[in-house]
Amino acid sequence: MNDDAMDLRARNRQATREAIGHAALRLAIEQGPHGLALVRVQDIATAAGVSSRTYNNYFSSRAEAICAFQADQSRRAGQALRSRPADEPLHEAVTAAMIELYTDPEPDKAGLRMIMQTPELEGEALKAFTMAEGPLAEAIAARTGTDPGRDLFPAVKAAAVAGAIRVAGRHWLEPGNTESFATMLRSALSCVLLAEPPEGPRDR
Amino acid sequence: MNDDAMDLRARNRQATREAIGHAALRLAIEQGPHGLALVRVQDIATAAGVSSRTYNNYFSSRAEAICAFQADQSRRAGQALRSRPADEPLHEAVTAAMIELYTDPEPDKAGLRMIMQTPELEGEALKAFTMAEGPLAEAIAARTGTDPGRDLFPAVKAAAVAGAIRVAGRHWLEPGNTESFATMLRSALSCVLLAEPPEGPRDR
DNA sequence: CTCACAACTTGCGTGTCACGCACATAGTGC
DNA sequence: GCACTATGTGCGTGACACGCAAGTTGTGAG
Repeated sequence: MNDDAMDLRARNRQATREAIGHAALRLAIEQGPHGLALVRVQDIATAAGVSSRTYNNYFSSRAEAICAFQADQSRRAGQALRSRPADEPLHEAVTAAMIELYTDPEPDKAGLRMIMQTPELEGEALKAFTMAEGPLAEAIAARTGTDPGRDLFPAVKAAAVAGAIRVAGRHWLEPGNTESFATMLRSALSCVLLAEPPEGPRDR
Repeated sequence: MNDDAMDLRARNRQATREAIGHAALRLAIEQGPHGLALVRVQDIATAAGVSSRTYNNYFSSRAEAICAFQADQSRRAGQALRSRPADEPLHEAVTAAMIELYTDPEPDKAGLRMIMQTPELEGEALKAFTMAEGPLAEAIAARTGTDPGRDLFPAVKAAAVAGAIRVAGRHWLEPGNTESFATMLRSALSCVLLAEPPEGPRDR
């Protein structure tokens, strides 16, 4: 994930991926949620400085390119949780990790609005947020000492957390909202994190 | 939702929608997850007894057609919860409602596997399961006396429930699993329903 | 009952798109 | 430096989503 950990090929690849994703999101924002069809693949590729064929080597749909940033961010959820101190209670660790991951820096409202409120992007946006579940589930399993293969708890909790983040984002985008995203996140996560992992034996 | 409540037009429309959706899912299952590209729109339309143009009047992508049944089922989640007795505790009501909705009849494993384990369908599948959230959130808000516009609790809880159902389905599909889907659902939902609403009125 | 209107289906045409293939170029490891 | 592999690019092809207009069927008013 750090540049130092990747060779030149991987760094270039990541750079063009981000360039294409950034160009796609920027052009989409310019056209607004109703003019998404006007954003041609050729435009995105040109704006990113690559050929349209190369664009297709990285993404198989416009939606995927536009949501790439959100997807990349979600992939880091597991690492974010693992970076919390091991003796921190689960709900505090998850809350702190997600706030750090999703509010550093504060999200771009225009971009998030484009992703979350454009019907054509709904599927990809859900995919992007859901990508946090796998890594998160593993990190939660490691922290709680549960077995992800046999116990539903880590995966269910991860899905609940990812869903809470999504709901927090939706409410944060609502007009007339003055709260910071961090506050919304804390509220949403508190609805989901009060249940503790099962202590004794449970059906698996 | 009952046929009696719809006029002829609406009934015909629902019938063709289901015919197209059923044909799409059936053909997709026949080709398997790796041969999805071989299922042509023309084939689906022909199998459903309509023109390919009509197919496009109902669905704007193959994925949407294939996942139509799952989407329709999710839309009924709110109604399922509302049909539970008002004095039942929230977690019992939700569990009973979801088990009734998703295990009557027991889901078709081939169909669910196609929908949940085919990468090209991932976005649509998530959309389909997520469609339960809106109606569910309203029903939960009504039951707990919370305001969906001000309080995050109903939406977060609905997202958590929808996520738990999805995770339960994923585990149910894993090879070597002998449990019934109802059992998986109960386990998954128990991980999510133990948290209580933050403050204010709730049922019971 | 009949007639006008609205909803729906269908065929056709068009602009995009995803992707296979082959070749050129750049990074990597010996 | 020299093969070797990964990646970028141009071209061609088949499929698809959707606008448009004409034909067909359900619906409701007079």
